[in-house]
Amino acid sequence: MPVGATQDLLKKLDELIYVRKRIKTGATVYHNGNHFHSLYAVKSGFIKTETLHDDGRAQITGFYMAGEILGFDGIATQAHICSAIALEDSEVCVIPLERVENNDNGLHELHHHFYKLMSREIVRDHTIMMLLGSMQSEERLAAFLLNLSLRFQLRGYSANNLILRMKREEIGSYLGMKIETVSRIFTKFQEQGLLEVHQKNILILDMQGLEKIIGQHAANNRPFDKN
Amino acid sequence: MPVGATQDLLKKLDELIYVRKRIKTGATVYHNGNHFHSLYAVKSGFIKTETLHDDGRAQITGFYMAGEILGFDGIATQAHICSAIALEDSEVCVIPLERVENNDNGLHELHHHFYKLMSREIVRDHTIMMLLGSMQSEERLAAFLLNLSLRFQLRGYSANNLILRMKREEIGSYLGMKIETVSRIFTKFQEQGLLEVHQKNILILDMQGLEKIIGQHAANNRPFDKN
DNA sequence: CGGCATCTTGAGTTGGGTCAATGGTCGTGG
DNA sequence: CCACGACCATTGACCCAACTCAAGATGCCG
Repeated sequence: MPVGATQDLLKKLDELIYVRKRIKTGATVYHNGNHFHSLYAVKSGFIKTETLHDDGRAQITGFYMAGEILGFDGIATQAHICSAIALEDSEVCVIPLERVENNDNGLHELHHHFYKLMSREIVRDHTIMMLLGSMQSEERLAAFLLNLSLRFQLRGYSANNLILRMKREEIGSYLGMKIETVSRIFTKFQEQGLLEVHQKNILILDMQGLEKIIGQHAANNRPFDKN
Repeated sequence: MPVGATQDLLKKLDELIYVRKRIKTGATVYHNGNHFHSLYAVKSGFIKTETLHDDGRAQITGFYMAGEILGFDGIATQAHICSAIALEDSEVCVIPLERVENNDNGLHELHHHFYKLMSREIVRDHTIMMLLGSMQSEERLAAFLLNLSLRFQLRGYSANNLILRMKREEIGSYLGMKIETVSRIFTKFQEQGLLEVHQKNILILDMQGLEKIIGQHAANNRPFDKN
């Protein structure tokens, strides 16, 4: 895409932004069941989304940080099917979907951009499905830490020194395991010299070591590898 | 939405369809890594999508039947990150995304429609994440059967008499469990009088019973239920 | 300093995985 | 039409990763 087009796109995106909103720790951006009207771009802070099942069970479906967009779940039924809750004081930009849809001045790039964003969300979800469906706990936590590391790095923070915004219980919910298991694996990784753990402060000592954790169980688990 | 608009939308959708394509059992609609250009609407048949992890592990991320659209994963990077494979002889309509994006004649409903479709896919993925992350095997299989039943019913087939198009191994991959576990649970459900199982032919005898299976484990598993 | 939430650790249990054998079903070719 | 082989599904016995329950430890905030 030529630079000019990108500039236009960014300008157009800016115009779409209705208003900024501050969200205090623990407050919701939107709530399960709320009528849908807007998407939200995280400006700063850290936000989790969690779906509630009828029977009271909850599952965290994502953690969002600066530059990421949440709320796509609401478009289908015009109501949000999950709640978005700030894990620290955050700021979001409100993007009314109507403005995106009714954008009319020949800038097809805008639609392309949003299709791309939604596609990225779908790809991300598929990654989590693979994680939950075919990896063991240690692999899941390793993958989770590496993913966080990458995202922090992309935002100019240290790739090695992570400050987790969520508690163990929330990591567990996201990764499909119990809080005790999360805790034990942190301890194990620390004993193996992969990490140094101080509460929510994680120092990655051996990035390759973490990467090797993922896939270590793969040999036993290849459903369709018949070649 | 007024009827007129819906008619226009349908007409416009028809125009978008580039060509129909027959896919034989076992053949791919698109393959992991293929360059992305189009979405595919299932016209008839049954199609699975599966992602491959670097280490050789595979995870089935969805089963698609008539009226459902696949391929959204490819938009983000212009390359498909999963493979779509027909489980029986199928027919798909090819929908080049460019035609959707460049649709220019004031029909904002078309974009809205595609946003909605993608949102639905995201919601569906979140449901699977909840399933994989916080349900036990019996609950997962029950939820899976009920979901299939509903989808068959919506297409005019029997809600009670399901003909599974996928094999046990594929159900297992989708639901994050081993083939032996799938088999054992089918047997158990049958012993409980919930189902009658003959190979790929499943007769649901007790729909409410199946629904009760889901959530039976919930009491022990409410991470954020503090009220 | 006390009270509360969160995290860690231990001991015991279990759901589902692993391994291995058997049983069905279907398509093919004699 | 039957026999064979390939593939798929079921079942049993055993095992282990992760869960449950319970007790402490740690840190945080008023």
